[in-house]
Amino acid sequence: MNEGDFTCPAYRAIDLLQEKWVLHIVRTLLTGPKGFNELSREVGGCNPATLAQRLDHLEALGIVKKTVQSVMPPKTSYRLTASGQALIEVVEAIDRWARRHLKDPAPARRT
Amino acid sequence: MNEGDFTCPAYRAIDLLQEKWVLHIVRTLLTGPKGFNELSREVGGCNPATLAQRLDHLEALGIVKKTVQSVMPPKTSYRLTASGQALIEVVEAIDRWARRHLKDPAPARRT
DNA sequence: CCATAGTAGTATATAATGTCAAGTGCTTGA
DNA sequence: TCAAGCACTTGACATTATATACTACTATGG
Repeated sequence: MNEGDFTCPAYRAIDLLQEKWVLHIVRTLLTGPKGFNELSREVGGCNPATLAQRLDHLEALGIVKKTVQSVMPPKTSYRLTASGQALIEVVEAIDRWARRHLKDPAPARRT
Repeated sequence: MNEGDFTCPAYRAIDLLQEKWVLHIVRTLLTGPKGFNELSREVGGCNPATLAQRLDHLEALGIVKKTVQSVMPPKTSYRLTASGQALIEVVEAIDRWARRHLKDPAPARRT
């Protein structure tokens, strides 16, 4: 299947970060802890099934921490762990690159 | 469908970079120009159909430049443009993060 | 001369993945 | 009482990626 170099940390990191929505989720959580629907709205466009799966994955990797505040009127909180917070450097690098090189390859018309 | 903030450069950059194989391709091309099969081997695991599609996309975005050196004994060369080279900062940020936070959650040893 | 391997891809069928729409159980507010 | 919010789950459907084989051509070796 994939014969990529999994002994290389960067290779594995890329594999992780290129999963759909992961970077959007991390970027959104960098602004603070959020509940499920709140996160869903701010990420924009990710459906609950995918979001739940991604959050599970990120939690398993120790990037996100899930806290259940109350069970009955459901209240959950997703926050970044220290590892997750450290991704701010990646997000900022992307942001800097975007500002400089991604002028506006705009999709033909603006809404 | 996606209600993400496309007026935000970072949002668009993330959308772009999270496409499967894109970061792997860029990272590989940072080590110098490569031919199609050569790139395919070094990226590891990406099949030709996907690779061709990604390269088309990256070329359309001005991140990669394709040069056909000879037609008959086919020889092509893919290289990063200035914009593409600038992504080294993103790749290095990922690399730094990976070294610090992605110890070795590698489950599968090898085949 | 013919098989093998290398170049850059394309074709097609199938597997994996993501999305849509709706639904669950429960509470609060009107 | 009824709509709306919370945090998800489920199942059908669509999109996307994959494996595998193949095109067309050259160059090398037996």
